[in-house]
Amino acid sequence: MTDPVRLAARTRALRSELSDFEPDPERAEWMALELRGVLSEHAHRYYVLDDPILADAEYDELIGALRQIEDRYPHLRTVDSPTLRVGGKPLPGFEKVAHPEPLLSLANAFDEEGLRAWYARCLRGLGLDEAAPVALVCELKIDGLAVALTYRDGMLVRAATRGDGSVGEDITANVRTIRSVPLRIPAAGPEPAVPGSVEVRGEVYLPLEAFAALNDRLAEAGEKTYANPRNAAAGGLRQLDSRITAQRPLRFFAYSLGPVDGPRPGSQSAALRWLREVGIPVNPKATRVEDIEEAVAFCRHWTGDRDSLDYEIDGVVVKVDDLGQQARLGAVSNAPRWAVAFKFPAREATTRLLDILVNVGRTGVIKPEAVLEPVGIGGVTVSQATLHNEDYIASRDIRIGDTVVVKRAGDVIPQVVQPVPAARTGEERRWIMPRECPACGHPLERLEGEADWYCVAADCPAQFIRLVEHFTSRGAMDIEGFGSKLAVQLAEEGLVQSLVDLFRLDTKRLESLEGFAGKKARNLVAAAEAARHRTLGRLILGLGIRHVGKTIAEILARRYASIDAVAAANEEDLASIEGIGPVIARSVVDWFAIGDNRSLVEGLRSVGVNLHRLPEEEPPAETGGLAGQTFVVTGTLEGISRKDAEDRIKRAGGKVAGSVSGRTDYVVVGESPGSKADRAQELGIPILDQEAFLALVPEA
DNA sequence: GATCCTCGAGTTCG
DNA sequence: CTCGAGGATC
Repeated sequence: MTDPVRLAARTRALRSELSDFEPDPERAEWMALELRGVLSEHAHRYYVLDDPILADAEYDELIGALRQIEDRYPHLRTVDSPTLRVGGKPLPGFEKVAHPEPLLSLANAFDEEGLRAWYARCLRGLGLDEAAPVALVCELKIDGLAVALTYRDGMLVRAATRGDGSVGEDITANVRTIRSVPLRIPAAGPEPAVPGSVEVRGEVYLPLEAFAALNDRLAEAGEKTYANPRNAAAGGLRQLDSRITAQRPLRFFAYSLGPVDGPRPGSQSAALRWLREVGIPVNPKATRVEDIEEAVAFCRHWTGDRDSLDYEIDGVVVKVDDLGQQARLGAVSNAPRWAVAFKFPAREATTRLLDILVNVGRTGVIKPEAVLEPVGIGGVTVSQATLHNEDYIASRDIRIGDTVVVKRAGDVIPQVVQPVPAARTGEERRWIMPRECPACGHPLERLEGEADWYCVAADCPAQFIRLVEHFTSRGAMDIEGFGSKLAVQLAEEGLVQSLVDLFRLDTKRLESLEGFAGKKARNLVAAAEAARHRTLGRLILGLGIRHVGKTIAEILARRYASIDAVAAANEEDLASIEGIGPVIARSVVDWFAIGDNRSLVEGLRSVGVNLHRLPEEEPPAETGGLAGQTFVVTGTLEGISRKDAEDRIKRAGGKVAGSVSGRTDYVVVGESPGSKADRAQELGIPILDQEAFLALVPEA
């Protein structure tokens, strides 16, 4: 298309004309023509090239001007006018349309072996020997909705859903609202010539960002949210009122040509090139490869990298490139033999919700938890998932016995997304939040404005067990060999009734317990022994004071020389410390005001647990070193653990933060960094590699 | 009072 | 990793 400089000049001229535009029929006709031309180029830059030179608001302003002209002089409105994109009147229903050539489905391959087997079948079908290279095209399989667009004499005249492959629905009005779909493709010009009639096939999808925004909006309005972007795109396309469709920023990628009335490109790669040249968006990742090994590598790459995209993909489609070879291979039943869909392992599945249990956290927070019929998702078996809180369950109307959609959010954590109401039998039961603690029977409380219920009993056994787990955990006192099972066992046996008991464990008594054969008892006692000399920060963290995590515990340890000094501090002192406000100050004072907690501290003292600041916790030098500098570490560093790296920064007077922001001074990037490295680049924050970092923070 | 940033707490499976 | 809420800052 034209170069941006000329387009910008044309746009400026147009806008200044518009500012004092008195429409007379002749001027109006010219203006309409000019506006349409300019708008379609801007749309192309924005949606296809992804390189806009006009602000959205200015674009809308131009659209508004064109609409005014067309309203005034309706005869100037054309079928390709961008004003039609914003959506027309509701339709009574969708017309059925027969596809001139059916849209076939694809054979699937679920692993690399399946992909190679498909290739071998192609070679056999073509009468070629095993080692012969057959050029292929690899394309990302966008998880959206297949549609067929018909252009006649360069104009978009019809858009239809895939339907069952032979009959779909006419969604022309809705597809017109998708701005990346050109309403008109160049009819004149040297090459490429546009055939009299051409069908373009592709996928309509919703970008992930737009999906998240849409769901936020729906949730805020108290409406049902969509489980995934595909459903949201389908919901958008199937709106009878295309004005609603217009509010969803749907997008389109073409992937092939259907029937063509005229000359047809001789290969898949040439077809994609042609589509790009006439201004129809084609996924930029599509690549021609020379043999199956390259295709396998492509699939492998995107299996791992699919999250780097702004849209969902559920696999890779591999096609034989050459049209002649395609023709010779032909089709079986309803799938071509010359293409295959390499499917990624699903990250979403449906299963039955067998029951809902509740968990008690260290802080007394009560969390409902889904008991699921085990189901494989993305290579692991999921049988449990959190349901967060009462409102989460109620707002989604999740019932015991429901079939539910489960996915692995952020690639790891299973999440119950929504129920499938259509699968209900009537046997499902609504779940009611218990009013009493499942562990101790104490009535639960939910504070105004909070989402969670709490058990506030001081002696709740479940909370005590979680406290023991927390106290002994790696980040706190780090008593090796102490897991959650052991915490339950020792608490139930009565051996551990207070945190102090952890330091009074007796080898003999432990050995009398089940599962304590061999060295286990002695190891455990030794581990507790070693934990007596942990830092003050670790001890404060281990106590489990509300709002006091790792960072605040370290701040306290740097400010006060001992636990007694912390206990003696008043609210005002505490709140004056940077990073500590009224809420945390209050929480600390309240904790030490409780008699049992003071006894706990005395008990720990009596069994020889360190209660004083250790030399490495001394406040860092105010000047020199890295004083005042904030660091973020991402990726894996060689030969030095993340924790060691952070310790070194702190010892040199620097601060370590968890996420990259405008206040970050340096980002240390190791092997296979995450999104933090990207963000650093975006914000222009200096990046240190391993070498530069180690040079900056010499060994202590 | 609003906005940005940071921290705490809980999250599953092998 | 993600959510919600506390703290700092304007």
